[in-house]
Amino acid sequence: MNLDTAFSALADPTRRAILARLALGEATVMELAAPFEMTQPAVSRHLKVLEGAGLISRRIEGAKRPCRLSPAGMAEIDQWLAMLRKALEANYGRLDGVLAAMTSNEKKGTP
Amino acid sequence: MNLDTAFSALADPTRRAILARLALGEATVMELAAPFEMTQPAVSRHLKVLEGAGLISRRIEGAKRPCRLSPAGMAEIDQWLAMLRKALEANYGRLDGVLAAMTSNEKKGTP
DNA sequence: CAAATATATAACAATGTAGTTATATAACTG
DNA sequence: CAGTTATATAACTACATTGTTATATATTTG
Repeated sequence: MNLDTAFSALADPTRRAILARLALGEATVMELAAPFEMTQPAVSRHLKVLEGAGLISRRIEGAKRPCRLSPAGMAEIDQWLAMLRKALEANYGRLDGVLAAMTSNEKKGTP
Repeated sequence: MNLDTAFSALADPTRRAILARLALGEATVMELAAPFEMTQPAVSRHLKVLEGAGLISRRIEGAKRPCRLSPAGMAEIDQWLAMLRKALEANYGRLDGVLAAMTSNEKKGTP
């Protein structure tokens, strides 16, 4: 539903690192925070952003909130990127033709 | 080379719209700016961001700078996302397995 | 129950981003 | 050459983001 949120969630290296960690399996907030030189509240907020983007989900387990990857955000992203990917593939399918045209079409100098 | 740049380039709706337009084919700055209620300098800067992210490239054609999609940025993004996708598929591969087991258990009756 | 643990939230400072207007530069046009 | 067109850049404003510290809340534990 919200590509802005999803892509901007991925734009932060800390959040990508968190996702990479979660790719190995579920982890609690403290476990996720450990590798970073960053306070726990900062990590908590990154998790909130990731959750808002549908990239992770959390469950409640006593005082802990284990996080795991969630497919929703990725689905959205993949869907949008598919369109671009298709366009690029189409362009590069035509690349042979384009290059041939450019070569035979040479113009006079760039300034 | 820079995932931060690539993902945050995609995080803006104007930039995604520009990419969607470019998926239909090359366009000049003015052509790209036309559909938006936004000044030309603003669009110029969005294009700079997209170029910096390796998502578009520009050539010089007289006073015009036609833009087109470039595969570099996408490649980077795809590569990173592949890792997440794989993790998600692994998780959901397991889920499918569980569901399949449940379904076939209804038929075969077991655990 | 009191202390410790796990996490969330609020308030704030520093920095980044996206838009604006004004202006510069290069190329086309009459 | 003078004017218009196409694009870029600079200076500035408004708002968002990321991190910090301090503090709140719920849960586990001795």
